[in-house]
Amino acid sequence: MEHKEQNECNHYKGLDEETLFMVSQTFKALSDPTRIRILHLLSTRECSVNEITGELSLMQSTVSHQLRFLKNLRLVKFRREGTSLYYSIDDEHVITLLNQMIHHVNHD
Amino acid sequence: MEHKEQNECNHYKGLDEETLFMVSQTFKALSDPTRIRILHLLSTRECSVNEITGELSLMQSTVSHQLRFLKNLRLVKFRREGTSLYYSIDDEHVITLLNQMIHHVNHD
DNA sequence: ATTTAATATGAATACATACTCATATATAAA
DNA sequence: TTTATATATGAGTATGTATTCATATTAAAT
Repeated sequence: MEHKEQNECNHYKGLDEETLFMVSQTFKALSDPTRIRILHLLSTRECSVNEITGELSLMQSTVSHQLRFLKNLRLVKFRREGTSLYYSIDDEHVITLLNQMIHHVNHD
Repeated sequence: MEHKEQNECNHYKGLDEETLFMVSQTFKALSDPTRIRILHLLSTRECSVNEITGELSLMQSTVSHQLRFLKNLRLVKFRREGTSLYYSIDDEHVITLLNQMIHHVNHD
């Protein structure tokens, strides 16, 4: 009970390749100020591309490129309404992680 | 109670510059496979640079460079023991976020 | 004082990425 | 069908970053 020789062979089991890739990709999505601003805005309400562009003072092209990035990772989704595309959050869990990080850097 | 005209002027209040910077920087630390592997290893036990290098099959120089990155963000700390430097986690909250993300990408 | 072992650092390089511009696509209205 | 509006996309560019190599620093041991 008090000695651990029986469990000596105790080498570290790393993360598998696929997990490592998805984790790093998803954190990468959260590592850019522009994408953070877009996600944070969408976490308050659904927005069209134009609304995001206006609210955050970004180029329309920049917003479209970043939304494609976020859509590929299934972090956001969209619906069409006339000629406008309304984007919204598609992964609430990741938004929770973002909010936890925002809270973390502001306190402690 | 049922109409909201009184609170019409409802524009979105974005994140301040400093928060945005720290959040993006911290997520950036978590967005690289090598740094994730190092942090994940350190979350299981304190390690010297040599141990990290051996366990993860990385170049010593690579490990040192990444540890400096993580140390600047105060994600890890170290203590000296002879000529070895033992690194360990200095921000358990960020490790919690990392573990949540690992769990997230493996399930849902 | 030399030597050895552990770690850190600077420079060079190869690669990734964010933005902008110009243009294409798509839907709706006239 | 033409026009207008909204969004997407490809190319170009500038900047950032991860790794490696060579070398410097540091502490311990002889």
